Amino acid sequence: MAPSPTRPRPATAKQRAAERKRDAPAERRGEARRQLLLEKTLELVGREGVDAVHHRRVAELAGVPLGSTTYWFTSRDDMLVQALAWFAEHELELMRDRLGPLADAGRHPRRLVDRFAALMMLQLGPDRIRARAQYALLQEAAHRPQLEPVVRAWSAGWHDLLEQLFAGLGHPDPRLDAQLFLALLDGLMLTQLAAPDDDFEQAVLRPALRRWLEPSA
Amino acid sequence: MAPSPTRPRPATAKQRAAERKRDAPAERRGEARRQLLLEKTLELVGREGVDAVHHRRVAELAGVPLGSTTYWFTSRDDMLVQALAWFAEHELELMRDRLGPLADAGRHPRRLVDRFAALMMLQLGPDRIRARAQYALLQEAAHRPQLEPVVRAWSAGWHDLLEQLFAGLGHPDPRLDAQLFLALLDGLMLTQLAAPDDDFEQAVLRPALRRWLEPSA
DNA sequence: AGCTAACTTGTACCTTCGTACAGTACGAAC
DNA sequence: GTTCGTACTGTACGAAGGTACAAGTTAGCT
Repeated sequence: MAPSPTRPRPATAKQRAAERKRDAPAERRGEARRQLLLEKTLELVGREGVDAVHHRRVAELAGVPLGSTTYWFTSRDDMLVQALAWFAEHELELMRDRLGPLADAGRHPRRLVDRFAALMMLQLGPDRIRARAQYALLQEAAHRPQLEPVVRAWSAGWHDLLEQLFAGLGHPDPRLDAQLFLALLDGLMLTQLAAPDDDFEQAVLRPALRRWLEPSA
Repeated sequence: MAPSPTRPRPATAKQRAAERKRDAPAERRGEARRQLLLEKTLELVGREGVDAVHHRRVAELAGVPLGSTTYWFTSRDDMLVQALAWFAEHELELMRDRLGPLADAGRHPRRLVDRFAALMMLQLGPDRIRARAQYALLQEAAHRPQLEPVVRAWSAGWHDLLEQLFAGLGHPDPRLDAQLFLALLDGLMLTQLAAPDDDFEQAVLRPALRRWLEPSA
């Protein structure tokens, strides 16, 4: 039984008091440092895989002493799980922003294809480190019960988002389509991350998106 | 630069000489042991992830002394890469066998759905350890150039298999369909392995398979 | 039989890593 | 100011793991 490792103490009644000094920065005293460490952990996961995540390595990468990582994360497991959970929380929101409003999606199907294509290519290119971290999360969840709820919440978020989209497009079973569409994109991402293909966008991605998002004649 | 770790020495001119003693078993003297270790390594990957793979752990799991694992695998990396490469080589063949002949697939679409459904549920159930190892392979390939060709060969094998199938079903672009269908199955597997869903087979898998494999009215 | 190379094993050293911990600094509350 | 709790840091020790290696065994060859 893991002794429920978390950050030192929640500081029950002080959080509000800290919002005064300057405009916005200070949430809790050490929150900035903690997030820096989480980011570096994720970067490491994406770059070299979960094996590479150690207190010392993360500390070095973040330019802080070892004691700093051991203070915020009581164990290696704790570090990894917190980083992945934190990532899942923020990633969905980020994706939502990048896709932009989907409410009027039915009006411009071509634009919709472009938007999804751009998002995917971003994830395969400049943002591929984060994308890899994302699939590492799924992989880790398969043998870490603590991460299962994280994955469920993340999946549910995507499903809701896409269900709305397909409902707007007039699909008869938008929930199912959302799940299948998401699985398709995941599968494509996964293999492209492992063995990239030069004409992937033109030869595979766009045809696939068109098939799903443009009304079949 | 890694000094190209492989098994001790290829024994350039002796391999043929060994095929005599008995019916088939002896390929090279230690091949049985080596494969046992590879299997145990994969089991560990599937069960606890790549972190868990160490010389000592694998040796213990296989019931052999530490020296045995260090003899066959010069480094931890070597062990992991060899295991995943070996897995990829055999897995495709296994899947081919399990699916059975696909040549006359067009005649019995219902059967086809059943076959794929059975295969998928097997991978999600009794065989999920191996399935996890499979996706760990993809994940690892993303940051281990040595594994990229392995992944490409494995993908190509699947694509050929499925292209043949979709050609037989009369799809206009069987190559593309093969790739998309495979991606869909991969995506579904991945999320189901991380967070299983009770009515997955009836609610998602079979509808998806029907949509792809049965002729739309 | 004698030779050789593949195979096998136990041990031991050294590095890395996890983790505890004692102590310091700092901000906030009183 | 004093006090107190959070944040932070450096060090150190024990455990785990990577790897080398020497010595042993087996099987095939001449």
